[in-house]
Amino acid sequence: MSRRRILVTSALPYVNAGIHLGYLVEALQTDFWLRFQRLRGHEVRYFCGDDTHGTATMLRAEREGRTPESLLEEMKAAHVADLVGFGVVHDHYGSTHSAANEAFVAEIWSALRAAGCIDEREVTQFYDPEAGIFLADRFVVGGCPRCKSPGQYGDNCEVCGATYEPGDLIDPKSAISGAAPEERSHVHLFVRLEEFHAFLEEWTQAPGRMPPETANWLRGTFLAEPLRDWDVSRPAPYFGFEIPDAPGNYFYVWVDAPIGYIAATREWCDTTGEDLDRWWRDPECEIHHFIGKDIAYFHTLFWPVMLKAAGFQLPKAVHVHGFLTVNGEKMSKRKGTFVLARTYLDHLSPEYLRYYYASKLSSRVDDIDLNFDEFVQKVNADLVGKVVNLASRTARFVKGERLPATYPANRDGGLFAAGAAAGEEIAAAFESLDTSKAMRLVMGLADRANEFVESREPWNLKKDPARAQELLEVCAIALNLFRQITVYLAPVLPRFAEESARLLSLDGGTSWADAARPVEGAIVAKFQHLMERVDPEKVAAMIEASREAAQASEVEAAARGRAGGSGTDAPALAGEPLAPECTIDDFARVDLRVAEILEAKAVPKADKLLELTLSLGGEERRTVFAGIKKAYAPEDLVGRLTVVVANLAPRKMKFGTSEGMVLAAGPGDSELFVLSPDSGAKPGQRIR
RNA sequence: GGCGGUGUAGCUCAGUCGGUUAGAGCGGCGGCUUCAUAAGCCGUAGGUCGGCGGUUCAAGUCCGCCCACCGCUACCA
Repeated sequence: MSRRRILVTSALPYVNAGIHLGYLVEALQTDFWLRFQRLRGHEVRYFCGDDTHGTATMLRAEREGRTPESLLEEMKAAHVADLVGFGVVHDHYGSTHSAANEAFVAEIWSALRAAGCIDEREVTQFYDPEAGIFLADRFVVGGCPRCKSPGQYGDNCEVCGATYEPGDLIDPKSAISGAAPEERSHVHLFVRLEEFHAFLEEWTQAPGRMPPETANWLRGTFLAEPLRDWDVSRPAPYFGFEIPDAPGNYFYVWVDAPIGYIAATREWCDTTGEDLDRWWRDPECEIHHFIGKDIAYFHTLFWPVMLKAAGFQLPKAVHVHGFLTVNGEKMSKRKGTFVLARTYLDHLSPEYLRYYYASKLSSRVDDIDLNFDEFVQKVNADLVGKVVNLASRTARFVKGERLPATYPANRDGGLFAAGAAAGEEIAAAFESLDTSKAMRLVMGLADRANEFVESREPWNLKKDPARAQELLEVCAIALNLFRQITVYLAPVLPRFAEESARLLSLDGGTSWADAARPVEGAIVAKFQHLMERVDPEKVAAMIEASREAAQASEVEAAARGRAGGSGTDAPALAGEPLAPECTIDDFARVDLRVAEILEAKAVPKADKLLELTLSLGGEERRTVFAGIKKAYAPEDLVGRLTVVVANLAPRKMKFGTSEGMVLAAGPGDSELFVLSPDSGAKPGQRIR
């Protein structure tokens, strides 16, 4: 096979968040693949960097009373350290907030201008007169126009799932200052994507370009109708790059984020003397992006359009992975399953997670689950019990001795040759990102090697000095099979592979082809522990530490006057600000009553609604629809006391009229917590 | 409701162009071994391949319908 030239990227981590186990799915999948390609002898370069721009960065820097730049520098250092801690090493890790990036953004922008596909149009948006900035939907909060739940974002309601415009909110407030926003219009710039429709159709549907799930999704959604214009500008103030020919306007983050891939390459070229065009303007170079399914749309529609317009090489493949769940559910800060990379490293070896992810990942876009019980069991059984043990149980018999000058291939039952032959199948699995298959194949080799040791009983040979030669051969075979396995595992477990090589007095420089060449005449070093077993207590300690960290950050957020978000990717301003001050008279207008839940039943055609029959004492009954179906089973609610807004105007809904509102806290979905009075309260009593 | 995806042994998953008795790993159970990081080896577990119907000499594997779950989207509060 000829030597391929491959440029690899992982999605740019957002500067305002720490690296966590979810992002590591991507970073490690990328790392497995590129290390594999390097072992195969290809020329591979890996670029990434921080995604820095946007309102959130600007606001956080303001809040912390520092420049965005110092914030960026600190976060980048932390990100790089975390990734390096997991063995993920980039050729260059840049930032979207760089001169190089600004230059490429300008270049691509002028190409889009030249192509004549930029439009200008007025956009009316909420504006915070106190903070002096336009508010994205996420920065406007207010009452949901449909279910009246307070504190909802400007684009959709987390309680009832309604979608609407920020202007529809009841009593909208800026999430930044709490001020009442006003509507203002401003010119925005748009890219007319529809002109690229045919190109995108052809490009996205090309075989191997992206997983079939993703290609089908695009074909069935965006590409099925005319593409909408893409709003690429944001009015000042905005932390980002000013649009050169439209002063006062800034590029939307998703314009400059992917361009950061090119900018990182540029900076690398500047330090190494490499030629950028050899990587970004050469059809011989393969560009591979690794991304999560949530950002497939940016990488498969806008990104290729920008590249095409500016004459850059288009990606050969966009590799899409699913999300990470932990113990079968969405990562939860409250449960301690939202684990930062740093927290993991404080407790456990990165190799465990590398192997576990490798054993779970395939080329599918499926979500993968990190089940900690399975994690412990799998790592210990496969890596320690099967692989490490293979060396551990044989090396000591021949410590300090020299392996035969010729590998005794006629005495290994064809195992080494079979292992070498399996190399291409394993390689194909790595190539197609099917590392779970690769790991399965490798473990099969380890099984056969252990059977071999079992059948030859080197421990008995050891007892008979006359059979020393036979013992040496048996061990030479076992150690060579071990060596073969470590080569195949090297993309996933590079440190382990390197340390294993030392057992046979080999220095680094492993290549895939080494798996087909037996080691002959080498001195066997003293066996040293290559890997500790996973201690379940350390896993528990890590989860506990994550839970505590999450609580600490919530306290911190509360101290800033905001409740901490509990979502896995809550933006910095996830919480809602305190509502404006009210008087006791204002409060008295809301008549809160203790209510007993007499009946509760699921509304069949609604995802989120339960129909509750409440008693307010005596014969007073109320029917209330509550959006808590995902959090409560109806039977668990019957007989409970709760708190209801008793004088809320009745609301006609598709399924009936709701005559009140049951109070609950939490972000929504399954994370909802209905209020209960202390024991002793009676239905109908007023809450004041 | 629409679109996409998924549904194979307790768990995690393989099953290539449809072809003979449906597989692996882990767990469980029984036995062996004791060199090895309480590791290893052997045996075993019998799952309506989500359901129904169709095409075919032959379907887990193709087609249709249905069900469940996940995602996106819509609608309804």
